[in-house]
Amino acid sequence: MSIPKTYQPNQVEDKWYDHWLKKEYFFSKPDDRDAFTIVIPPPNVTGVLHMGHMLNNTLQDVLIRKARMQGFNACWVPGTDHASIATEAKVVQKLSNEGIEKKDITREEFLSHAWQWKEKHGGIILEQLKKLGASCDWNRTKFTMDDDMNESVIDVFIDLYNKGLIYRGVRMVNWDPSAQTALSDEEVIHKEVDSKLYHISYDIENSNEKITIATTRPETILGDSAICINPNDKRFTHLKGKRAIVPLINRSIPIIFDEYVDMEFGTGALKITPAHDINDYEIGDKHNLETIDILNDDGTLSEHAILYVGKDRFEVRKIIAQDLKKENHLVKVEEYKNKVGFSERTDAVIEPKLSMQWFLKMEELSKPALKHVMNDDIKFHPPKFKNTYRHWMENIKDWCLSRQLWWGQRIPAFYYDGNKFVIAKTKEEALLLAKKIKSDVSLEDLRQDEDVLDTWFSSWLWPISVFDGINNPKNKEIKYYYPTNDLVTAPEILFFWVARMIMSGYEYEKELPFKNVYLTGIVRDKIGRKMSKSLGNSPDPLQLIEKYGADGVRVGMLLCSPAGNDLPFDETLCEQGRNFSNKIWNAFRLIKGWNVEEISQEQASSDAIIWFENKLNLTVSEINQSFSKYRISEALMSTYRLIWDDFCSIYLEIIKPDYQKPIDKKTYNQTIIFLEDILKLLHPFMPFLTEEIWHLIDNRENDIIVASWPESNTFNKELISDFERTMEVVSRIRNIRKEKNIAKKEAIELHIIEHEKPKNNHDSIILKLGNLSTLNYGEKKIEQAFSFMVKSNEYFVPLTDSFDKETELAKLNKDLDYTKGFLKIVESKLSNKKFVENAPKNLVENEQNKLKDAKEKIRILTEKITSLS
RNA sequence: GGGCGAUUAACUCAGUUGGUUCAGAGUGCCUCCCUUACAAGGAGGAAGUCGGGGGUUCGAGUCCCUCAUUGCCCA
Repeated sequence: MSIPKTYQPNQVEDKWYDHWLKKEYFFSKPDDRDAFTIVIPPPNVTGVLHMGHMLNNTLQDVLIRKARMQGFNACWVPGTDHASIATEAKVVQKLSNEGIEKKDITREEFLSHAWQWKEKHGGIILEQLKKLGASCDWNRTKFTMDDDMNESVIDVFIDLYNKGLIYRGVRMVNWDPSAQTALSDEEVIHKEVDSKLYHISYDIENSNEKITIATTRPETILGDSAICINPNDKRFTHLKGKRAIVPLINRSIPIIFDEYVDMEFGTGALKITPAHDINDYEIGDKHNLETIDILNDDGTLSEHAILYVGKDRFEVRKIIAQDLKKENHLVKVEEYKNKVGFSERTDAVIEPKLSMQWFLKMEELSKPALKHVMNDDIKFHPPKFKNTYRHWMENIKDWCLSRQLWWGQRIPAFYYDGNKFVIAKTKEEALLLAKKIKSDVSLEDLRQDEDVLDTWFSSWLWPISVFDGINNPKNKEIKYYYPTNDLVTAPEILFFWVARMIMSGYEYEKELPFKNVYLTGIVRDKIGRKMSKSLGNSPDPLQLIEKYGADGVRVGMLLCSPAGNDLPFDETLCEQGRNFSNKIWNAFRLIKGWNVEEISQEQASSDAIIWFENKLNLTVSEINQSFSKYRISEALMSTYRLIWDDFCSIYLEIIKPDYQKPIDKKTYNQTIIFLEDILKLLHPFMPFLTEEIWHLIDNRENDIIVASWPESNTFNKELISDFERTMEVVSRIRNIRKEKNIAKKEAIELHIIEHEKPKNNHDSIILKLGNLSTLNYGEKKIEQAFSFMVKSNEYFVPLTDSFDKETELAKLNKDLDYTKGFLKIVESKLSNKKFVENAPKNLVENEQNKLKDAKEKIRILTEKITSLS
């Protein structure tokens, strides 16, 4: 059989993925085993796979594959969310390109376009995940607007309303005039911008005096309903009870006093515009001021502004400045830096706006969600995010649920008689409810709320609703799969999503939704920028997979991404992953190429087997520990080093027969067992490669994807450390070869004076790896030999021709100096009474051993030097 | 402005309750080698005042204070 020299991922990946699908390994249904569940953070239907998804889903796949091998009933539920704002924006754009404006079509027509769009694009990202190897149970694929999911959302809304937790109210919301919808605080991005601070003077009524205020938004003076002054500000005390006149429109407004005003800022006088500033709104509320909303939903000025009606807010800002100047009300204009909110989705400047919205009371819901994270019932990895989480939960505000959009679950509120309403699942049910209040209401009188619910109001139910736990509480599936085990997501949505899932979990299942939350970092480019489509700095994941193989990319992503830390992505990481694939591939090629015969086993092979077995067991326990702490990159690194260093560089080099010589059956069989074990350990990280080699080892029916995870058996620590010593000897011999230019093929002699005998002797390995002709123990120092020490044992390589006394002496002296310095430190430690008295016993003992060893070493070195010179 | 982190080799990061030769790993870099599994490889090597300063302690990368730089969240 001819095996290619390098691993060819593109030829095997699809084959195995199809095979796994065919064998239904990803498929899960409740049975006697324990469940291990992960629900995917549903990607946005508008999205295509980006590097963040790659990282996030690789992690989930690693966790679920390991659980599957450990014998759990592994269930990874995939799906997408409907992303109201983003999707609606895309559909509006698409229609607009086709010459159709949203305002010209009906809601039903629009939704039919949106669904068409979803059918066409919504599945792309899930197909891409398959290329990565994601072992999701595709039969369970969910979409947040599936019928049963919709029903869950609506039922929950109704339930929370009936519990008195949902209310309708006028609030200052973040208004996106471009999308024409309210946004949550989290969807607003504050950026520092260069603006201008306009100083505007108002006449005082019945007086020649003026009062000057400063504002960055001069157009809003048209909505002013007061001027506010700090009562402690002596400059203005005489204005108590007076009124000011708003310039240009000559409206009379009161001058009020409130300690809220910062005397240092601007002029010390603050204009109050309750309809257009959140702080002003609160003051307005407190002082019973009039609220004048001067803006239309699209950001143009309304009739209430009196002037500039129909013109855009930014245009008006320019014009009004000129007009104020003309009328001598503009005192001065300063350059000024301030923070302005922008819409995350449309980048429009957010307008604080009063509007009627639906809210969910958060105070009670948030309490268990805070408690169970702080007490580690739900563990965050890394735990540093608990702080941020607590801070947010302790300052939580009510959740604005409504969005002025069409794409999403329509709010089940039905109005009659103007603003009276009932909450019901259908119009018919609403009619029954309404009739109880007003008997002559008819179906035609009922008008459903135009708005839809925030997308997060769907996704906060995700771990429950994917198992139909809302519509059918206590059904078999929810009972079996819930609570889920791990959630892997980004810290950016810790509040948006994670916190709210925890709330809904306790509200509807009386239990946590997941036990562990693994927070990934943000994938950044080399210069630290977040990867994004708009910057064009993200590589195409599918091209990466094409180039390095899915396994290579998976390893590349994981190697340098400890939990919670950003990952500055570099393609060389994938290259490292690919090289690793190749390394294993070639180890397999080597083994597969051997002729196996019934010959006796060499001592070196037998020693190597004993050592590797111990080392393997040690590493398995390390890997398991890393996994249990969610240190995935650490688990991968342990696996990587086990395979590359221990298995390939050491173990295989020891047992490798000479060229064209056969290997003994015993060693070969054991080597295959080892290879299979390390492939299993590697499978969660590199599923395709391991499955391919697994089947090339042996033509078999069973697959590695469902093989059992290697057990971590006991291991002999001393044997492992004695072996390390052996390898140090080997390395010193190699060093001498290198320094003296002695070819590896040329056999050399080694003499040993053993002052300290290790329990586990690995001379056979030193012989083989060092390519020694003889290995002699003795008591006498060898003259004219290169020498070195490992611990207190002396080693000599006699080489008369190239031996240079001076160089050798210099080396010995250097070693001696170092050891003397080391001894001094140890001695000073031990002569310190306080140390000897206070430090733990074993530590002091250790220092004493160090002292003894150092003294011995100095003795030997001195002897050597004298004998040489 | 408020809160929470971070700062360890050229890069990305480990480093557990302060204590074994604790200053580490991977990558990169340098030297030598196309040797018969793998040059996508092998053998070897150099590299850090643990951000600065102070303190506690017998002992500090680890604890405390302070300054600097930087990131995130909130206003």
